Amino acid sequence: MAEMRRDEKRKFVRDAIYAAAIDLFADRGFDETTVEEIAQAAGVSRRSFFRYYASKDDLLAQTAVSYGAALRSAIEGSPRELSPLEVMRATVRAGVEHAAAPEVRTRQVVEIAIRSESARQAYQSRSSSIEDSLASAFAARTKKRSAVDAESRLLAGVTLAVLNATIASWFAGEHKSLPGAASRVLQLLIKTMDGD
Amino acid sequence: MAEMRRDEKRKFVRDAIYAAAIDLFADRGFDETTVEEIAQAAGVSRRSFFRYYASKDDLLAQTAVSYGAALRSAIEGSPRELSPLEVMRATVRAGVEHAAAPEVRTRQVVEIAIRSESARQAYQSRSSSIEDSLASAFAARTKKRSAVDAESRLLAGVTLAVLNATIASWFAGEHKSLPGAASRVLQLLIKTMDGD
DNA sequence: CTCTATAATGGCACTGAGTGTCATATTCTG
DNA sequence: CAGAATATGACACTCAGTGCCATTATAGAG
Repeated sequence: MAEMRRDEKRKFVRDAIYAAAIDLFADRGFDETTVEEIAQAAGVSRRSFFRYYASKDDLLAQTAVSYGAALRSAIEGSPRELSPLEVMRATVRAGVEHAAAPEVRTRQVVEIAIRSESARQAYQSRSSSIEDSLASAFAARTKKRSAVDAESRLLAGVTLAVLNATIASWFAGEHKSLPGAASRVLQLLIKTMDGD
Repeated sequence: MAEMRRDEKRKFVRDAIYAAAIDLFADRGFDETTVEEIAQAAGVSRRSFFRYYASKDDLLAQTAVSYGAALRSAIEGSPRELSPLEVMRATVRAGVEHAAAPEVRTRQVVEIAIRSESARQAYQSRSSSIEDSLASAFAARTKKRSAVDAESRLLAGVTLAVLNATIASWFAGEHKSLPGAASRVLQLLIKTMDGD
């Protein structure tokens, strides 16, 4: 730790705080863990904790934010010629891949969110800004003047609804793999919007 | 106030606190308003405020909860023979009617939520439990054993996505009436899920 | 290598949210 | 009217979050 550049050390400490927090949350629960304890487990002062994360909630919110960033990239990276529905498919696929990455600790985070109401709220606290972000990404590739309108907002909302249902279904054990759950949910979506 | 039964007075005080809070939020902003001020404006002590609302956030959360209850009723009250898509339509219609009722103060609440990030979070803090509630209502009318599965979760999520897009579109001025915005968004949804 | 500007840290004090407790007052029930 | 149940206000406490300052460590110029 002594032979590190400033930015390296900063990332190192930030990751250490995050890891310590998730472990404590998973262990004794979100509400039962104080900032003081997280700071201590990560080897920093309580005051310094707030120099890395704006709040205790922010720890979980950041998890959601990186998830949202992955989704946004997928939308932006989609070939121009794809239809909105195809972009949605690609975005759902990207979301599932993100959630499946081990360093994301999806299972642990879902468990923390299920055990504590406030943890779930913390995780979802950025959901509207994430939705806004996806909506503007959809608008940017479809609309001429990139104006966020009802269609882009709808696409963003439905995409997130599909991913939520996918992860819930996977966590509930209805599917063993995330991609499998995703295909199933997408299939349900199209069927429902058809005749019936 | 002296000649009131217990439960009447309780409702009266609760409504007074709510009204005072929304006015203060709309006036000086959500974050700039303290519980002390709300309590004072409503004529109760700070301690008593917490006997009516669990938190400052709870004020806005309750707004969302009654909205969710209206949606749930619509799902439960739908005739058995309706297809999922038709139930969704009926639910969206009910949601729009709820939002249009004057005592709900939809415009004021949307403005408060737009001005303050924490206000928006407070309003949406119950969104996952509302979504759960709608999912179980969908499951109850469709499934044999009322088990919440991927399809009911998807229906709940898409219904809320449609309503979010509807209210945003209406607030942005794309439509003068809420029902008009709702039809448009539903039309977009079906078109998108078709070929393209 | 040294000196200096900059950034990171810890400690302290403060505001505000939220909770437990108790003594008092008001309302309901018989 | 008397006793039980409930509502209230006051006080004290924990914890989240923030501003401020003194100290230490690092980066980069000379």
